[in-house]
Amino acid sequence: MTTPLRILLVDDHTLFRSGLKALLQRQADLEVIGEAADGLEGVKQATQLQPDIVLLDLDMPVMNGRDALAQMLVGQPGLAVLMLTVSEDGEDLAECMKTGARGYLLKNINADFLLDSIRRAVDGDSVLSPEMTAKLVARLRAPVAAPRHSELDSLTPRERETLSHLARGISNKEIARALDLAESTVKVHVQNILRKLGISSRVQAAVYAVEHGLDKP
Amino acid sequence: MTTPLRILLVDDHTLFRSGLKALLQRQADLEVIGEAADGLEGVKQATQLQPDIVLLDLDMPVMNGRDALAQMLVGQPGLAVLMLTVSEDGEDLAECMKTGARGYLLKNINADFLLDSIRRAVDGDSVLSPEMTAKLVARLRAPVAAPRHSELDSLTPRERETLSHLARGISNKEIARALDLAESTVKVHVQNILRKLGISSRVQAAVYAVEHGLDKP
DNA sequence: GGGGCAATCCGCCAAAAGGAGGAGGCGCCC
DNA sequence: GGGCGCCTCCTCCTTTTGGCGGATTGCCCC
Repeated sequence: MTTPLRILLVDDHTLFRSGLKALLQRQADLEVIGEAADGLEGVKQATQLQPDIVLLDLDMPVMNGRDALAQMLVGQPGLAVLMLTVSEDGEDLAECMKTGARGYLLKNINADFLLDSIRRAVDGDSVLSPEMTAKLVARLRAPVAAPRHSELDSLTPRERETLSHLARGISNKEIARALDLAESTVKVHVQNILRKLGISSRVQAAVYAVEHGLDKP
Repeated sequence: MTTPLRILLVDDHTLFRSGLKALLQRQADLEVIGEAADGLEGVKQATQLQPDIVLLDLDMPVMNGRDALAQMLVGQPGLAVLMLTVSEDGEDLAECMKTGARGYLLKNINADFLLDSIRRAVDGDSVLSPEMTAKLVARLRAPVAAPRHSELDSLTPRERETLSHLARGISNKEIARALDLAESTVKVHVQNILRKLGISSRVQAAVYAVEHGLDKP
């Protein structure tokens, strides 16, 4: 038999780590070689111990799991990292998987599923909690379905409308015609948009609009 | 106990259907209520029989599985459809899931996984063959796999470079500084870009650049 | 009933962009 | 060698933006 899989646990709940460790140690082919209680410590341990796989919580003090994940991967690009979290947020999921997590598991999974996932992840497979698959598919359907709260919120309805037209590349005069306004009013709106978005040209405003899906509303 | 789940099988391989049917009928909570050997027949059966779930092959004569899936869903938007195919193509996967398939399973899965998937799919979960999860994640990472041949090709290298800077929202003068050119030269490039792309303002050029991934090359 | 905010307009000004023309140099290909 | 495309730069001109200032109206909320 080959050497056991060397596992690093990163989670700020001591009891959870203890239980998990006991569970994993019962498997002949698994070995917990280290533990960390926050993201920063986790990154350090990952570098020193060179584990085969990391089980990583999201919500932690000092450094959260997302940042820790990114840090670990710059140091060890091929490292298998399984997110193990309570967050069912599709945003968290997408971020972690984009960053390069090998999997995203909810803490409500049963032991067999976890053990299976660990082995599969080390083999290179991507694994997801069943509940999260649908969320990933949803992202596929609307890749830029960014309902994030942004500076966009600070724009008034009229400003958003103006920006939307601006993004089509038309002049203030034409926007004025489209919105049935004086050109001077449009210029005021554009000024406010630039100020609120912290930018300095209508071109940047247009790019912003496109990137936030405001170009074809 | 509740009534069994009513299943429709759609696959052009008779033997495969027979075997699958035998397998499913062994389960007390499952019942195969219909079979079809091509997509068109499958859509017809789905309409008539109103099954709880459809197992649908991709590669079929007369009408392929993708089109059949779309057809079924216009008629019965909430219908659970599990793709059951040999295609490991990420494109097929993405298309089907975007269209609204409840899952995408490879035919190499074992019986337990299939049975479990059927029950989960009917419950509203999305299910994927383990191998396909990674492909879905890959799509998340690069939503626009840039298969473009476009007017972009008609731009000269210098024009593309200019456009790339333009898309950052900076002035001609600044572009000139960045490219170590006279502002007048930049203006010529911009003119050529507008003409070649068939547009009339730098804002439209910037939007075009962003939409074609030329903003951060 | 006053304060805040969105929305609408004005004017003025400097800077930037758009549009037209011409012109020289360079490399490539027939 | 001549033609062609690309890159470079120029002038002259009009239009558009960006960036001030200020003003009025209407609405909501406390």
